[in-house]
Amino acid sequence: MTDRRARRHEATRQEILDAAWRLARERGLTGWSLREVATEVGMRAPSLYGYFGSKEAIYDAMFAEGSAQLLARTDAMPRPADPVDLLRAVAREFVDFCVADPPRYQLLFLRVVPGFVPSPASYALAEEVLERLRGVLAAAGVTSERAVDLWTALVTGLATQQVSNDPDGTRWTDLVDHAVDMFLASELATPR
Amino acid sequence: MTDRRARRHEATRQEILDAAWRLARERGLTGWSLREVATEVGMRAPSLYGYFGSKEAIYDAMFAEGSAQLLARTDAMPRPADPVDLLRAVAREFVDFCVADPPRYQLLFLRVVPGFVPSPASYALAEEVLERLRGVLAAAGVTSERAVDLWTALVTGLATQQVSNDPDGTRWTDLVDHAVDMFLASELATPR
DNA sequence: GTCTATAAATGGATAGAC
DNA sequence: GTCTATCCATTTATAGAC
Repeated sequence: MTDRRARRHEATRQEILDAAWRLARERGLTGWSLREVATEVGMRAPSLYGYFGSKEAIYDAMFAEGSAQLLARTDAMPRPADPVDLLRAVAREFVDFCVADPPRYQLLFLRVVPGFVPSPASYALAEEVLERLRGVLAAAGVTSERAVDLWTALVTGLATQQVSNDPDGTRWTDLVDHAVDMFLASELATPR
Repeated sequence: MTDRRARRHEATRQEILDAAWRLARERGLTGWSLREVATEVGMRAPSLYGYFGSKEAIYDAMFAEGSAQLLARTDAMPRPADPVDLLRAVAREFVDFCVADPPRYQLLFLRVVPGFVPSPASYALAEEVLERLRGVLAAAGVTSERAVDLWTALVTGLATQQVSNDPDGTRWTDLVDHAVDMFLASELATPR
């Protein structure tokens, strides 16, 4: 039975995570402290330990939440019937997702927090994202592991450049459709 | 006149930079302190201020040094006569450069150190890298700004994936030639 | 040029009262 | 469940002696 106590606990946990995300967006993924998070939610630092066992545990929950958000966003997407159109849409969705929240992107896809390694449970969510991507690519006729790797390099590269070199513009996001065409022309030209 | 004093000063400066790089490689780009750098070179932390005005100044010198290394490496490269072979070689060189030193890659190409912005002088070196790349691409018949942007997305994407997801393997570096072929097939097919 | 001393703050984390 | 108090370490940086 999920009683009020448990629900309240969960709500506070979420408040803490939200505060951590907010600070990460303001000052960088690694630019915040437990003290600041606590202040943000109207607590003192030690109280956070009733909800998370360590700062790493907060990063881990953020990692899981970010992966879940990507999964949810992909699921909620309008899905064109044509597999190639779908692939194009998935690429746009992914890059937009990254650009919308740079620290989230850094946490999920760059290894940038010293010492942080996602827990198996959190990593499983990231694996699930990749699994679905494999399905979408396969539907469009792209099945080789090398092609999947090339795809991830391509879309993360567009996201990286956009976030790092033109955070407020669209210089690289504007290239997504063109990049997908390039990719498909190459990968579908030489099946087998 | 460059006397002994000035040369000695420069040598110590370099020792400090080397120590900072070493620590960055061991514990992550942001995972080291001035105290540790000082210990590494046999000093106490305050003495570093005779060589660098702040920790940011050390990051800035590292940024400049990293850019200079990439420039030097590109210059020292064997240069195939065929422009397309040259482009292929440049791509391999770039990805190898990134993979050889992940923190250096993160410092130069990802905005990952909270608050750090390279000085104009250091950034000019990074611009010079891009300028030379433009020349190499132009020689191969790739001139549009969009194509240059797509190129940087492609090679940084390969580097990002290699460094973040297979740091000790060659899963993405093995794709460099294939990626260049894909890029050229697309960009040279539709000139003008 | 390097040191000690110290500022002034901040870090993550724990013990134990309420 | 949240607090105060505190640990113990560490942070970047400056002042001033040697």
